[in-house]
Amino acid sequence: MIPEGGTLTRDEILSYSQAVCDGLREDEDGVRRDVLTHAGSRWSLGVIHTLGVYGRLRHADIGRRMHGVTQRMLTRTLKQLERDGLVRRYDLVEMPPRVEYELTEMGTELLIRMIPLWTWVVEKSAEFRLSREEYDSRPVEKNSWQA
Amino acid sequence: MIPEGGTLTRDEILSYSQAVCDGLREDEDGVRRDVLTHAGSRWSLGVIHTLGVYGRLRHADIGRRMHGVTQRMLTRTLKQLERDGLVRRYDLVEMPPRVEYELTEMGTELLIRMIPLWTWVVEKSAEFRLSREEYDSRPVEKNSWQA
DNA sequence: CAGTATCCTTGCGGATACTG
DNA sequence: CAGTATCCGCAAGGATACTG
Repeated sequence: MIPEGGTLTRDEILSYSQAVCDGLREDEDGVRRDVLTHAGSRWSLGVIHTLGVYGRLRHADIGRRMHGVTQRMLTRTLKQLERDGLVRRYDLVEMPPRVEYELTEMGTELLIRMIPLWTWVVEKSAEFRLSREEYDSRPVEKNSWQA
Repeated sequence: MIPEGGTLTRDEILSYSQAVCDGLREDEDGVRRDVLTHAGSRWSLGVIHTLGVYGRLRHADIGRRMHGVTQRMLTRTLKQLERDGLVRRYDLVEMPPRVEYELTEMGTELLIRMIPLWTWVVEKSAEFRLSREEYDSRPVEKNSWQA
């Protein structure tokens, strides 16, 4: 239903975008932002990506593949993703505990839709590339960036 | 170069996703998350969308089209987007001040790539739709959701 | 009109220690 | 192993008042 990225003229985008907007109610806007907020949270992308690549994994295995996550944040992230319907949790009731996670169909679909955006961001920011100093010298709050 | 959502088999996704991952350095992962974080911030989507639909707009006009933004947050958001290279700022030096904003080419491209994801989220969450109570009854932090 | 300056609350994310 | 409990710093976001 939606034409492919890059093949739209500006006018088509605008009218299409307008149509989408008109069709949205307020809480849908909230939903949209919610999901993107969650997707943008510190570890979600990594988890989704890892599960996408490796399939069903145990808690610790996910952690092992993601540099720098703490247990708490991993658990938190997984629970959030489960809440959002993107990840499914399997508790094989064993001792010592064994819990596995995998993407739901919805999670996989999200990953698919994410990849183009995602790749584009990396490509693009390589082009754009303000140096870190240059970037930081334009603080969002203070007025110095106009000087 | 990247096939659009829905046309990939699971295996293709996995291998592609893997390839993307392998090609990424650590700071690129940071960049990706940065952009998504910014895009996921409270007002960014609305601004990008509004500018996409209406074209060049004045500060106050953007605000008028977005329910609930405060001046501060709008300014902050615009400045952040400008920093990220998504929005261009025109200061016609007048009294009283007149400043206009529009999407850069990069901003427009982002919008294009956003729309499919975005539409999908809304469709999908309409299907999924845990009631708000049900959703909230599964707090991310506490253990109650297992009961 | 388009901002800036302050103050405040909330929640994210990290660190560390503990448990069934 | 897969969590939970607790404490802590920081930045996001909101409210309000002020300015060239």
